[in-house]
Amino acid sequence: MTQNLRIVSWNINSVRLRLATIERFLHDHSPDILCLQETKTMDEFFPREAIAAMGYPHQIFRGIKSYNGVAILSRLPLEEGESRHWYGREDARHVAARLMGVEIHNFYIPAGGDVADEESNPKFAHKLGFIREASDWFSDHRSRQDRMILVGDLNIAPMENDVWSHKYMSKIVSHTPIEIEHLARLQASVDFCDTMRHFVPATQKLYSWWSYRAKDWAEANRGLRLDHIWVTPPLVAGLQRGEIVAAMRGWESPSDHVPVVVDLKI
DNA sequence: ATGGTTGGGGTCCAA
Repeated sequence: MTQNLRIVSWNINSVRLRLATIERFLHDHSPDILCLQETKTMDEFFPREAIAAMGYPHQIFRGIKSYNGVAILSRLPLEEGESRHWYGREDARHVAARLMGVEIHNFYIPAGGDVADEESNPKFAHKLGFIREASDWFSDHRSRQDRMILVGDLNIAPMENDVWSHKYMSKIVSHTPIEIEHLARLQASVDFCDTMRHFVPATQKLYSWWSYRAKDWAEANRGLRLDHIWVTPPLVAGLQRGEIVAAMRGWESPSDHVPVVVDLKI
């Protein structure tokens, strides 16, 4: 028996500030599963009841004060998945869930600071070390035959047309060759398919984030595709549709990231 | 040319 599933990855940049935005998005798109990053609140302050009232009573979340925080919010019952701390830090960057034989991993990979050097920049070392550990974990504990979905703000735009300027961005954290190599290693660990690129040719520009610092985000259009939904090989044949809801960057008081939406049969 | 803005928590850090 197959079931249609609509899953979303969205860096919300404060779940409490953007409850009305979340409600509007859920009303417009009706996902089955909403995965959030940068919820920026401790678990005791997570707006569980407000989100349950929107039709998403099944929730698994991890938060700390001020920074990071991830959540998996669902219409359908979830079981807790296998999660752990990465790079020796309990900083709420990963949460996992299981439903209907599929394991869902929601990641918020460290941004990595400004300098693309592991020696001088501890934040960059954290980013690459986090990805290496996660790659090894999937290689050692999971296989390409497992039914898994990995989503999140991975803070890396891997392909030339995932950035507004490949040449300029190749020196900037988020699109440097070493980060792209690390992300490729994570992707290859269980042969994850990059679902948006399954639907959209590599020749076409595709962004999910635009800086707050631009005077006019749409006019400048200096975007990056930092947010991803990956699936393992057994789920590829069921992929139906993918969308990055770019127009939401123009909503009032937006996150700097927009949702990535994928429909698949599981 | 190294700006610019946003969010959380508290008078700065991270993105």
